[in-house]
Amino acid sequence: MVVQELTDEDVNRIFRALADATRRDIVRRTLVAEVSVSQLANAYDMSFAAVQKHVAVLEGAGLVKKQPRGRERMVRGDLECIRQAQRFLDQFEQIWRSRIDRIDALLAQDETTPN
Amino acid sequence: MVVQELTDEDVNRIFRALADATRRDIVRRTLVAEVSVSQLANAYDMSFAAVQKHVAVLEGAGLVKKQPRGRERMVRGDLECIRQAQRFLDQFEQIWRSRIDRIDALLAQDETTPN
DNA sequence: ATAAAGTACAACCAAATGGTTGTACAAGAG
DNA sequence: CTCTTGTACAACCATTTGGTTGTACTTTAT
Repeated sequence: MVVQELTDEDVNRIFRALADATRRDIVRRTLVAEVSVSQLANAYDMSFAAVQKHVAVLEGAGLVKKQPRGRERMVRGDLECIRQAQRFLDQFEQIWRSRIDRIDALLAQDETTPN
Repeated sequence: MVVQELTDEDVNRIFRALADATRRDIVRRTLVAEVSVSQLANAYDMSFAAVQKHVAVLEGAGLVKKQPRGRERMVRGDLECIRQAQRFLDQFEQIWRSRIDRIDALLAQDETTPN
């Protein structure tokens, strides 16, 4: 398993890619099953090229993989990338928790050293 | 506790806000302790107004709350908003899992109805 | 062989983003 | 009261984003 450390730019790309409803929907669809770009294009009220660009953004972020099959490109969602995003958000939780721990430590200190 | 359902636009704003390294750093700092906007501004190599805008983006997404204290505005990170983002990403995990379940069901069916 | 389907890619455009400077004003310090 | 600090906000600018149309190329279908 590749547990590659994410650079700031990697994280930027992942969150930016997720900051669009169409792209999030593409991720959902392609997590359920492999879908070709043209199938995706049929699902939305925009040009093929626009959908193609959305897929490119997702692929650039690693949220989706594209694989040729005959003349079409099959797109599948990459759950591992989503999990990386989750782990990233977990860091915030940890940071917050460490603050609470420090506050607790202060309170404990107050109790052991009253006045 | 307000378990308000997030609209697409809400989710857009949250992820968009997280798609910038400076803003993520602001969230980290303000999760650790309340920090004034000018204190934040001193931490980065950009103008006060730029940092002010970043804080505004974070506030608009709900990732941060701003509260007046005298002449300064104290900023604190909102962990609950981050948890909402995490829960949102969890949906993808669930969707993916449901696909696996369906595949398992098909395999089970094949076993019970051979040929 | 020709037509149609699926894709890639470039050029273009409007709107949003991320930065700047400048001005104005409220709150605290001297 | 005056000066400084902290903030708000507008105007401006370059770049990015999210869409479009158009052209070209490969693969499949007829």
